[in-house]
Amino acid sequence: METKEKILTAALKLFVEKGFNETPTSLISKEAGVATGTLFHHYQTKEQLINSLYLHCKERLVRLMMEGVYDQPSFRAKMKRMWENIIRWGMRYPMDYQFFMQFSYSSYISEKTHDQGFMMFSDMNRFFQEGTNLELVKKMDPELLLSMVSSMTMTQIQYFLQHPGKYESADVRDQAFNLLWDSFRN
Amino acid sequence: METKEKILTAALKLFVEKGFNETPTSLISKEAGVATGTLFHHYQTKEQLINSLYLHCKERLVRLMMEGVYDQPSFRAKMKRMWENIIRWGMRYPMDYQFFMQFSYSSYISEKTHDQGFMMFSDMNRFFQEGTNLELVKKMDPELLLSMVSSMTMTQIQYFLQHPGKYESADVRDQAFNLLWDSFRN
Amino acid sequence: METKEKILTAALKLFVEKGFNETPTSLISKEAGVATGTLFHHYQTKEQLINSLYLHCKERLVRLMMEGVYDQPSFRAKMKRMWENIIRWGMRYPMDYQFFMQFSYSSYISEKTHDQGFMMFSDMNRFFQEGTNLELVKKMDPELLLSMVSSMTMTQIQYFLQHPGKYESADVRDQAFNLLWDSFRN
Amino acid sequence: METKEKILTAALKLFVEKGFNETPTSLISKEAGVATGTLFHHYQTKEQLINSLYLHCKERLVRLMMEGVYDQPSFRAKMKRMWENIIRWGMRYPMDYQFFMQFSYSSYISEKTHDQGFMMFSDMNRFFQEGTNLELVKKMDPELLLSMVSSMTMTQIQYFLQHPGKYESADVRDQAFNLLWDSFRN
DNA sequence: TATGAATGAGTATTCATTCAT
DNA sequence: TATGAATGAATACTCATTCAT
Repeated sequence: METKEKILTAALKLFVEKGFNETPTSLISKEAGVATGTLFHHYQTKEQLINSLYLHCKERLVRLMMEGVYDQPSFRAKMKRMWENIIRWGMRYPMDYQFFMQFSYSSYISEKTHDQGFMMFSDMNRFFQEGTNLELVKKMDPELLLSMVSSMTMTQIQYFLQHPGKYESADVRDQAFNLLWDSFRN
Repeated sequence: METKEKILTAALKLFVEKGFNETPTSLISKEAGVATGTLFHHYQTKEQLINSLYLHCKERLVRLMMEGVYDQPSFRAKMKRMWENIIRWGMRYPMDYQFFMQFSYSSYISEKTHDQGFMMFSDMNRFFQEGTNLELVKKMDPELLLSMVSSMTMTQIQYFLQHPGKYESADVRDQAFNLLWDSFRN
Repeated sequence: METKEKILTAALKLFVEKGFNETPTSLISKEAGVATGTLFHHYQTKEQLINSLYLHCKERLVRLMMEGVYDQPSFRAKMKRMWENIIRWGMRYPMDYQFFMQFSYSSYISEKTHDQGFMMFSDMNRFFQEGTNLELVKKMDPELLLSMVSSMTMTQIQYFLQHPGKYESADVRDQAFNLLWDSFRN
Repeated sequence: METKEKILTAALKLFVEKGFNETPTSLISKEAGVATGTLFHHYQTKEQLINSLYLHCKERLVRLMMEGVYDQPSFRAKMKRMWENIIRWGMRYPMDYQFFMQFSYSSYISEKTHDQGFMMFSDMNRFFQEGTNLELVKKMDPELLLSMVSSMTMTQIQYFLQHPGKYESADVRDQAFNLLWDSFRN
C-alpha cells in the first residue's frame, strides 16, 4: 500500500474511533507505521489531511451513488435504486459514513463547503429536477428538497448501522424507503 | 446576571461561533468577565460545563415544544402545533439550535445520550404512540420514526435559519410541514 | 525575586552562553525554576521575551551612560566621562553587552529598530550636536558620527572584556579613548 | 553554473535575506534548483556549507583588498587605497558584506575564528606593522588597532549601503576616511 | 465566592540529515 | 552524481486545571 494511502486509512480509522481533536497526528503516523515527519511530507497540515480524507470518501460515494440508476424503468425505481446505492455505501463503508457526519459538523470544514450542503449530491439534484418536471415530485425549493432527502437518508444509514438486523429485512428497507418517497412524491 | 449564567451565556456564544475545541476556557471566562478560576469554581471541568449548557438549552426546548399541543382538535393539528413550536424555538434561539447540533456530533456526548437520539423527544415519542394506536401513523419501528422526524425537523430549522425570508411565508412553512407529515402519515 | 525577573535573568544568561536559537524556551524556564507555561504567561512569544530583555538591558545602559557627564568642565572631559560610563557598563554587565551585540545582528530585531542604530544613544546624539555647534567636533553627518562612535566603543568593550588586564591600566584606557577622540575632534 | 556554485549562490542570497536559522536547507536546495539530497552530497552539514560560504566570500575580499596598495607613494595613500578597496568590495558585493557581519556574530563561527577578529586582515596587520615601525601610526596594541579599523570600516560600509548617494560624493568619502585615519595616525 | 499566577502534559509542525534508487 | 521520500528528534506554544491569597 502506498504511503499516502496508509496514512489516509489510519486517519480514517482513528478519526471515527476518537474524533478529530482526540486524534494526535503522532498517533496517526504510528498507526500508519510511518514517521511523524512522513505525514507532514504528504499533507501540509492536519486540516489538509482531514480535507483530503473527505474528498477521498466523497469520491467513493459519488462513484457508487448513480450506479445502474438510469437502467431502471420508472422514476420511482430510479429513485429506489439511488437510495439503495447510498444506503449500501453506508453499510459497506461505515467509517466513511461516520467520518462524513463528523466532518459536516466540525469546524475544520470551510464555510463554503458546508453551505453547499452535500455538494456531491449534484447528480441527485439533477435527478430531482427531472422528477419535478414530470410532476412526480412536489413543487418546492430544490435546496430544501435536497437537504431533506440527504438528511433522511443519512439518518436511515445511522439507523441501519445501529440495527444491522433491520437492514437484512426487505420489509423494513421498504418501510424506510417509503418514508422517504412519500415525503416528496406528488 | 448571576455568575453562572454569565458563564453559560459566554460559553454558548463562543461554542457556536468557534466550536468546542477552538474555545479555550480562558476565553469563556474572559467573555463572561470573570477570572479563570471562577469558571472552575462553578463547573468542575470543561466537559461538565458543556453538559450543563446542553441541559440548559434542552430545558428551553422541552418547555416550548408541547405548548398548546393538546389544545388542538385533531392529531394532525396537534402534530402541526408541535412542529411549529420546535421550528419557532430554532428561529428564536438559533444559538441553542446550533449548539445542539454541534453537541450531537461531538465526542463530548456520552455514547448513551447519543444512542437515545434526541432524548428530549420523549414527549414526542408518547405523542406518536397515540397516533400509531389510532392508525393515523404508519406502522413502523418507533425509534426509526422518531429519529427521522427529529432529523427532518432539525434540517428544516437549518433551512429556515439560512433563508429567514422563507420562514415568513405561510406557504413555504406548509410545504415544509407537509413534507414531514406525508412521510409518516398513514 | 519576581517571576518575570527570574525568567529575564535566566534568558539573558542562556542567550549569551548559547545564542537565541540554541536556547529552547524549555531550558529558560528550567533555569528560571518555573514551569514552561509560566514563561508564556508572562511573555507571549519567545520573540517578545527577547525584545523585553533588550529593553531591560537598554534601560540600564541609558541610566548609567550620562551619569556625571554634565559635571565635567570641558567638552572633552564630558566626552571622556560618557565613554568611561559606557565602557564601565560593558565591564560590569558583560552579559548585557554580549546580548546587545547578538541582538543587533539577529533576525529577531525589527528592521526599524535596527535602522535607528543604537537608538538609546539619543542622549549622545544631543551631546555631539553641542560639540558640533562649538566647532569642537568635525562637521559631518550626525548619523555617520554616531554609528562610528557606537561601533568603536562597542569594539573597545569587546577588547577589554577579552583582555581584562588591559582595562586595569589607565594608560591603555587613555590610548583607547584617544583613538576615539582623535577620530572626530576638530 | 556548477552545482556547488548554484548552492552557494542560493545560500548566500537566502542567508542574507532571512538569516541562518530562518533558512532551511530545503529552501536553499529549492532556490538552487537541486534536490535536498544534492546539497548534502556536496556539503556534509549545514554548518559546513556556511563555513564554505564564508571562505568563498573571504577570498573575494582578500583578493581585492590589497589591489594596487603598494603602487601608492606614501603610507597614507597606501592606507587610503586599501580602505577604498574594502569599501568598494562592500558596495559591489553587499550580500558578501552582510553575510560576513551575520557570520561574525553567529554561533556557527568557532571561538577561534571569532577571536582572531577578522582573520582575513592578516595582510592589513602586516601593513600596520610597517606604519608603526615608521612611527606613522600611534603606538598601541596591534590587536586593538586592527579590530578598531575593521569595525570602523565595516560600519562605514553599512552607512554607505544605507545611503548610496553619499558614496557617490568624494567629499563624504574623504570625511569618512579621515575619521578613520585621524583615529590612529601619529 | 472570586482571583489570576502557576502548572506541565500534550501537540502540531519543522528541519537537518539519511538512504534506497 | 543526483534524487526526493522517509526519518524522528527537537521545539514553541496551548490550555485545562490547581491553589494560594
